[in-house]
Amino acid sequence: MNDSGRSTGSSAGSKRKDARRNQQTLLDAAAAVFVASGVDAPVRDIAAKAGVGMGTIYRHFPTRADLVIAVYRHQVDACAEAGPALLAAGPTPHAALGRWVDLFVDFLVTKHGLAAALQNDNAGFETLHAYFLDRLLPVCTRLLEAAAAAGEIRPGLDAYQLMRGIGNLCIGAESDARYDARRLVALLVAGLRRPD
Amino acid sequence: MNDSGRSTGSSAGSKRKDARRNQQTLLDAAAAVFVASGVDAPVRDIAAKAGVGMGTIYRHFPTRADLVIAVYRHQVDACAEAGPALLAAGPTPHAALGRWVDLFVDFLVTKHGLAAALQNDNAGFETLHAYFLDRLLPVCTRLLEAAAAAGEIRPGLDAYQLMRGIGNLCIGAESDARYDARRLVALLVAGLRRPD
DNA sequence: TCGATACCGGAGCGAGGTTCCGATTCGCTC
DNA sequence: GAGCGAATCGGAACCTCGCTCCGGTATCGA
Repeated sequence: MNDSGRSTGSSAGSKRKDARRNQQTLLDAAAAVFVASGVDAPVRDIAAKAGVGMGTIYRHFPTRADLVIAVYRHQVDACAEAGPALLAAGPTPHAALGRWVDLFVDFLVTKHGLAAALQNDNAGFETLHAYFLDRLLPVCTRLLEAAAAAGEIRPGLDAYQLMRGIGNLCIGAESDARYDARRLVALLVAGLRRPD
Repeated sequence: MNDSGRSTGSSAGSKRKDARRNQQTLLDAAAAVFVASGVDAPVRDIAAKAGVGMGTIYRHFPTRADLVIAVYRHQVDACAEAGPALLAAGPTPHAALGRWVDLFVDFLVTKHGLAAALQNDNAGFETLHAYFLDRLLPVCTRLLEAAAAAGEIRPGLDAYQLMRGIGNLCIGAESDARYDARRLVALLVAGLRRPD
């Protein structure tokens, strides 16, 4: 299924054993450092944690986005796959959309700085943006279309804007106890509902 | 009016003529550079544009936030003062809130990177955050309370969260044609309305 | 005019991202 | 098992940027 493989390092193409081992080591180290210091932790720290040089990290993951994608690929995929399932299971499309959005928000909020990185237009992050879009936009579009077909929501808001808005609302949610991103996203989705 | 002067440089305390002149030059240069390159343009660029050294810029504006505040102070004040006026003029508190939010969004969206800087927890920006909060939170609180008293909105969302959410939604709005922050903010405010 | 004081300007330090290249290790072949 | 070419490793080096520090200088008051 979906081998929409970008240049995200390589999973099977690696010939040499040490290269593959190092790639895994790097993924583990990156995951640990991301949890501890956020997704924009210094590259040096990740390299140090993995016990490799910086050349190694940049060879395996040319941009920081590639590393982030590799670390979170499974979770993003899970979120993407949950969409159709929710749509099939939920009572109404709008309910399914709401539940899917919750999933997405939970994912973003628990990753330090991920939401911020997603909107960051700094060089190297647009690949991350693109990956999320590639993977999740179709899912969101289907949910949105189903809800629109059921007449539950106001028309005219495409999935891109919705996802972008959700991503934005999640920025900084993990470092500010006074701010509840879930609440605001729920309000946004509520606002999407047809007043009728 | 309102000499709630923080450490935002000084407006009248400067004794020496050249100091005052440089301060104004810096404000003009900063405004120009902010428009061209966003509020997080390199300090060196601003100094160069103003034709002064970097020591000068840091003496007048110890942190970047002080500079940003000084540049936008008038507009923030105008926004703050518009709140009560709208509340008095509008047909309903919720309408006034909506119009005030539009004002705020317009302000944020037209300043490159301002919204992002506001949520940035990097050192030096929390003063900016604090200034906006000091100035606008009371206004927003009053609008929200009036709307709540009129029974127009769901209870339980404080002004801080609303403003933060709006600020977040505005991030990156100026550099992405596919994204319409005004629309999403409107949806959020709509979601705030009591379903009844 | 003259001294004290505040101000000016840029060299310099530290942090972080990214590149580059010599040394090393691996996998394959004979 | 030894040799060889190529891929990989590692970190030194370079760049950008924020911020500080201090010698030189202009300004104000007496």
